[in-house]
Amino acid sequence: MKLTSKGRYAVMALVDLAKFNDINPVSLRDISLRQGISLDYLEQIFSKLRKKEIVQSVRGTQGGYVLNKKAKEIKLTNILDAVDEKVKTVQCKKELKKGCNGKATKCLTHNLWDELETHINNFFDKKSLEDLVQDNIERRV
Amino acid sequence: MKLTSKGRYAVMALVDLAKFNDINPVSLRDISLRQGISLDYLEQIFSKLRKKEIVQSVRGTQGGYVLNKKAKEIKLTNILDAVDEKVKTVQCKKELKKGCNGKATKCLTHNLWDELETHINNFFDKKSLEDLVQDNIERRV
DNA sequence: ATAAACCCGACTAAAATAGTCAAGTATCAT
DNA sequence: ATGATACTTGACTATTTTAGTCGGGTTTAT
Ligand code: FES
Ligand code: FES
Repeated sequence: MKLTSKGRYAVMALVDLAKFNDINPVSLRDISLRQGISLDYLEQIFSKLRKKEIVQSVRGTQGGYVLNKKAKEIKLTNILDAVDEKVKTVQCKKELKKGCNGKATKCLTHNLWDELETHINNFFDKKSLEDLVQDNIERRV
Repeated sequence: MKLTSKGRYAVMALVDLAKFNDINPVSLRDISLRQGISLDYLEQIFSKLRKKEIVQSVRGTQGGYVLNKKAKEIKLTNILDAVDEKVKTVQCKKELKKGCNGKATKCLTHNLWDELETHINNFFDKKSLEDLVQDNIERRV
């Protein structure tokens, strides 16, 4: 079970963005330099974040990205969903009655993975971008 | 974030095994048939489980595998560790002071992923094989 | 003896990941 | 106006991981 860089970068970049958000649009170039993430990769990531209305873009010189909602309203869930990093513990289609390997019934452990998924999503639903920025400021002091 | 089939299979197979454990050694062929998992793949998985002393093997005809500890004492953590499915939320070396991308300091989100890892491991530490077998019997009734 | 089972290592196809690259378009500062 | 800055889009690619397969063993009950 691992978290991919795409998801980690998305959150990292948004925390960075959120810190400067009130002043000016933040360019990906700046985030790239500060966080050490490839600019081209960041562009892919922000394209997804924009489509899911988590950020807004400002084109042209002095442009960049700004948050599209209040940091408090952006949950980890929203960010990870946007970049296709949803938690996935089973491979069977949930809505279908079929099991893992095309069997007629759900397998012995289906229920367990469902519980796990809920457990992890609870964590993601609770944490907002605001929390993360806050944590960060506190730690610095 | 996803769980791989290897991890899912390992747990599935052990739940199956645990149900028959008291009577006779259970052959992988049987597990393979009942659970619809490739026999060759199961062999790889059980080789790891044996090395981590979660199961014991009985060779020869009528052989198979038996649990090496009580079902109550085998936690999900132990199973997933054995098959190299540990939770991994960061890519930076934890013990080192260095950050994600070789930076001198830990990144903005390091602490968050640490929390997440703990959160998930709590779940894995709590659930024992016995719990899973029990859940299963209850559901059948 | 022979068949059932475990044991071991090497191999591989397919998918996912973590990017790179090229060619745009919009907008601001001067 | 014109350049520079920055977003936009889509295609491409190397590497790694996953989910197996395959071929040959060795052990042991019957
Ligand atoms: S995990 Fe859903 S049927 Fe196995
Ligand atoms: S996750 Fe550890 S430094 Fe980024």
